[in-house]
Amino acid sequence: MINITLPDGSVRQVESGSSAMDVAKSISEGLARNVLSAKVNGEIWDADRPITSDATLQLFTWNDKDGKTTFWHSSAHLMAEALEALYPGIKLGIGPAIDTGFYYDVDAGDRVISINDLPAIEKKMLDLAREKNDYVRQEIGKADAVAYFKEKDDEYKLELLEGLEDGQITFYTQGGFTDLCRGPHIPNTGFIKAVKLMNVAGAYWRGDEKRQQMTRIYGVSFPKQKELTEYLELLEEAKKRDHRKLGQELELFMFSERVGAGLPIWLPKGNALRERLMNFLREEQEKRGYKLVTTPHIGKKELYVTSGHYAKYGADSFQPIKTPRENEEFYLKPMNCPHHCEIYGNRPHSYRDLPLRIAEFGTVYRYEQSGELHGLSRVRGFTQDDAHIFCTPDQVKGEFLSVLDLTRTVLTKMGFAEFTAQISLRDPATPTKYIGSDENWTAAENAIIEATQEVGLVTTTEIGEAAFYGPKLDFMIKDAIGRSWQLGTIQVDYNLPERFELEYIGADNKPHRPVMIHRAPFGSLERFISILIENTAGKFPLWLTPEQYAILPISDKFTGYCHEVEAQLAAHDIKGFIDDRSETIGRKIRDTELKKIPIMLIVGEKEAESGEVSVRLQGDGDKGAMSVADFVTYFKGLLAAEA
RNA sequence: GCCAGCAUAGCUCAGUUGGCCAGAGCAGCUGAUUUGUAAUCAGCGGGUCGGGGGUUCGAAUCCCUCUGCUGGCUCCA
Repeated sequence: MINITLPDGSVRQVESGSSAMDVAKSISEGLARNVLSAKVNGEIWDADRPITSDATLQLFTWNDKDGKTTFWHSSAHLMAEALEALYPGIKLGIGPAIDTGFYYDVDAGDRVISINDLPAIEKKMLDLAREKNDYVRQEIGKADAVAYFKEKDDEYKLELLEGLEDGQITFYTQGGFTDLCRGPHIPNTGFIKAVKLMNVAGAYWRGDEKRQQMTRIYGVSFPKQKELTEYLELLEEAKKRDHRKLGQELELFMFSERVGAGLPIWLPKGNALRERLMNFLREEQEKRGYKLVTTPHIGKKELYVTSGHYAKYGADSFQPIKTPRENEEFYLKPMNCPHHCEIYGNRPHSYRDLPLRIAEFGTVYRYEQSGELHGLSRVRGFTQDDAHIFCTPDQVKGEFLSVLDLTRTVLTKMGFAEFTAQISLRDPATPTKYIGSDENWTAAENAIIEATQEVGLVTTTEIGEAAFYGPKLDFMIKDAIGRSWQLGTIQVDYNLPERFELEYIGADNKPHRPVMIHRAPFGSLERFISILIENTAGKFPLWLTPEQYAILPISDKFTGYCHEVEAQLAAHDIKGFIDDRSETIGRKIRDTELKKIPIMLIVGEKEAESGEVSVRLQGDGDKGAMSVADFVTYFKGLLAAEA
């Protein structure tokens, strides 16, 4: 008998050679039916693999992330089996589970697998799933494994085998398909009840663009048909919220082939939104001691040689602009920090001046590969909510606290109540990768950790993810339909102050190197607004929306009164317009609703006589008539409720 | 940049295997209507079918190429 310790601390005695599945059965039949894999002594195992010594055991079902991973990985094998059946001789690369499903990289030779072929593959997968074939684990010697794939003439698997040690190689077989695989897998293919292959894409073998391009087939699968249906509905919902679609419909921004790909053009309404956003940020930053600056959109090559960006990115940037006579080279600025370093260096600084916080809504230009461009989230020209803080090493923590406070204030106001962050630290194993003194790094890393703890921010920590010039913190938010987005960052930088030879005179009357902190809580306005559009589905909060109200006259007899109302509202900084078209009121309401304008003020004979407006809220119907003065109060109440 | 796919009126889309003057709805314009809480009616205009080249008696439809877009890959100061 062996002792199995469950996560709740309870211990079960079972016969040696029992599997996780056997233990599950001893708990309940229902549980056993749902077990997909298990963690045995910290390793993820097949649920039916025999356990032969005392062990800790955690069972995974569909509700566990690890359970899903196992399920999807097994689905990838099922897809490979279907592909072998439909495309004899097809060669297989790797087929892992990913966050939302799985993929398999395949080399179909001369045959092209396109999106039109996916339904047939899906059907084959479901046929094979119904056979309820067990996934069978087999330990195999390296020589035998190599022989197997030589026979199959699959050079990809052979290459993978090269990297594996003899004695640690396992094969998994289900039905007529055998694959090199570490496992684990679900008990049998019958668990897979619903499959949807999403798309195909090119992917380089081992992510190396110099190597063979394979066809990657993406799919997702579920243990119940209903879950697939729900997943597809979520995708539909995401499609409805797509910022590219809403941006066009709400006339926020556009792109032009003639202006160039990846260069967003802000239309009046989108620009109004942007301005409101910037004004809000400006105020919040001013409260926290930032000084706003404006710097040019280009800078001489020497600037970027000094900063080091030329050496690293020069060849992959927009190529330089040259002056016609002198042939001087200028680059479009890809970031604002070198300009800001020059501002710092403009005059000597005392430790008493610090921290110096220089902020700019700086528009930068970066060459992104054409295939990478995507709406507002990935562009070639964008405006950062950038700032650089120059401070002494012992001010780093205080500055982090201040930036965290700013970020929290701002995100809360935008309707993102919850945000998390990733702390990226250096890898102690490779100290030579990093610039800056060891004690500065340690101090900065501790400052970040302490600051996030003090404000109760939920964080994950990644060792080795720091930039060579300093540790950093990245913000993450979750949107209304549960998707995670990465926003801006705070990065400590020991490199640029060094390169620009920035100094301050300390209390000891000696020169010292300041620490530089880059921070952009949103990252870029473009990307942030894309997230905001998708989060709100285009229904922006009242304080931010470009058009807060529409006045809808019942007939054009009342347009004079409408203009009076408009003027009164403008005096209170309430912005909107009059729909004076010769249309029925029903039509005007419908059009206004579709434009997602939050407030409709309906004005007819009654209102014109009594000096009132009838208020209707978007998506919420008639709120009754009130005087214009009362409406202003009502409006301010709505604004206050948002804060 | 690479792989797969897409590009028809301002928008959303129809246009069988190449074959009469390329269509619809919405939007727009003109006129009528003066309207009470999600679409008033009528008429009209609008497209070198993304650009260029080719095959063909004939191309929106087939081929090449460029541009842009979509989904991935690679990259991201």
